[in-house]
Amino acid sequence: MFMTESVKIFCGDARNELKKITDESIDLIVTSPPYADQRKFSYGGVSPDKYVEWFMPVAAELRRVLKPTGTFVLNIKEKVQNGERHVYVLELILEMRKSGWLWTEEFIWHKKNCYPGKWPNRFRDAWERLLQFNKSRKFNMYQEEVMEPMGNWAKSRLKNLSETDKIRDPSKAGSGFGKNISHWLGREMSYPTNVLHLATECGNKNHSAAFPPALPRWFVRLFTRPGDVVLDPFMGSGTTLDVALELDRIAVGIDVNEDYCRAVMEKLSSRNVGLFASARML
Amino acid sequence: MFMTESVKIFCGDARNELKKITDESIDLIVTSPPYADQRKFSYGGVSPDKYVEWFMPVAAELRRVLKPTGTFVLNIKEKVQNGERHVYVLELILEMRKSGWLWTEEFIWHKKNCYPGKWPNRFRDAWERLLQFNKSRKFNMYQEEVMEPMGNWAKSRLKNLSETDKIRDPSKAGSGFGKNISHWLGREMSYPTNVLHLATECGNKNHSAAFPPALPRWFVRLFTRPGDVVLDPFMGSGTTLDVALELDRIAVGIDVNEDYCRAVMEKLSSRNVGLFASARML
DNA sequence: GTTCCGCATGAATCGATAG
DNA sequence: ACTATCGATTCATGCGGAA
Repeated sequence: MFMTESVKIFCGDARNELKKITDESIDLIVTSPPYADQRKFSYGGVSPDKYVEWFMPVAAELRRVLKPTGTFVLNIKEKVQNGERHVYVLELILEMRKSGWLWTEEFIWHKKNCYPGKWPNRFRDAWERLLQFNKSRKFNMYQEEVMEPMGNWAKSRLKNLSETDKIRDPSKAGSGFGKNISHWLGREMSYPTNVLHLATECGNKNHSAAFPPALPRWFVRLFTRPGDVVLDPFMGSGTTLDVALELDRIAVGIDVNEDYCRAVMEKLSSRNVGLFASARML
Repeated sequence: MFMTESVKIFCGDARNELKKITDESIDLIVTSPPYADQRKFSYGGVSPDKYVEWFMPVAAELRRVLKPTGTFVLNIKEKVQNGERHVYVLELILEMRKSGWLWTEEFIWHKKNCYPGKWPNRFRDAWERLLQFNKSRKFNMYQEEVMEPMGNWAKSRLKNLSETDKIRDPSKAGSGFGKNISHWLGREMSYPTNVLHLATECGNKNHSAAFPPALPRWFVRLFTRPGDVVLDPFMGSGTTLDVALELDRIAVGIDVNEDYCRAVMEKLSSRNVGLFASARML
């Protein structure tokens, strides 16, 4: 049996660890960096006012390691400060463009079951930004991989289904964005839009997963082929890496937290693939 | 019978006509200005690169006429140029903050039926921004007015929903927009989120509206009381004014296009309320 | 009266063609 | 090379006519 090195984990600060990665060797970057003033426990917290300054060196390294045909997907949402939405995400987009990134698209992640709560001056926040950046206007995109079952087709077929089937909870349907009943019905599909409907997964209490697996899975399928290389420079609980391996991609992860690194190594080792980890962890 | 003057229409350029409106006399501004390079026929088109420069004088006047407790809701979406999302909307937010506006919130309008099309490098655009700006951190907000029925309600009303909703997103189907909320009193209600699901109304009108009535209706209910004053400085087909009158608010509209002004006057006059129009129209 | 089916209609975007 | 115009692509919705 021939086994390639399918996982690499670097344990350390992304700004340093990224330097160990070869130029133009990554096909897709999907990450959810520590939000400003969030996750203080594991990352030390970055103040909103210095967020751009903190992130730009990372963005520069990410641009270096990304292939010209590659894509960078950044999951982020600005926090509320003094009753206002902070503008560091807007400023970050402008700065990244100035440094050469193309801001190709902004997807919306609609969180179907968002965090509960009530405030006198605002409603619950049920969406996050998924910013797509590229190095070039010609990038790889495999749209057929994320097609969804189509409305009209459902119309003609639904008549023969029972009421319970119609209102069946789509979250039980497994992969995809909660609408994938294409397995048991026809094959008429349509292309998705730039709004992604996806429930957050709240059951996991060990590690606070930044996003549910279906989110990176969608982008891995859309922007890479099997054998391509997927990087998450703030891997956290390793959702992106896990999904990449599941789809036969090569996974590279970075995290400053050693406990996270070890936990991810342990989880991924069960996938029985070649695994490399930085010296600090061993 | 006591009849007040319930509608005012100014026919002319917003930058000039706004000067005729008294300081701090408006409770809510809801508008969808002509997007960059769009609607050239009726508005002459504004180039993306000059959009901020064009809009800022309007924003300044809007800030002057708004009450300290009032709210400004701006519906806008950046266009694609050279394969990138243009950044004029981001720059506009930053500029408005510099001029004193508070950027309180960004709502997402999810357009369930967005424009069709297929391209090698992007999906269909299915959302627009609804930017909430305020003059002060203390503004009027009546959250109970936009509560939605939850849970089994959707189930019992499934037969009235589109087949696409059933198959794709049964849990969120029919979020209650445009429904008579009082009709559902007694059911379990919940507060909405900052994501609004709403289809555009395309075919059925003579003059196509920028947004469906349910959109301004939601904000009028949320941010004003009966008798308050609602302004749309780019009224177009007058959807905002119509909805404001329907809810017993006072409506003020501005549009540079005389045909639109006349059509709105005609439509609103059937509501049998006091009506004022600028001299140019008479 | 219902339900069903066909049809027109969009704040779009890309690539090719023309000046 | 750089801008302006045009055709092709595509799908949820509501309307009207038909069964």
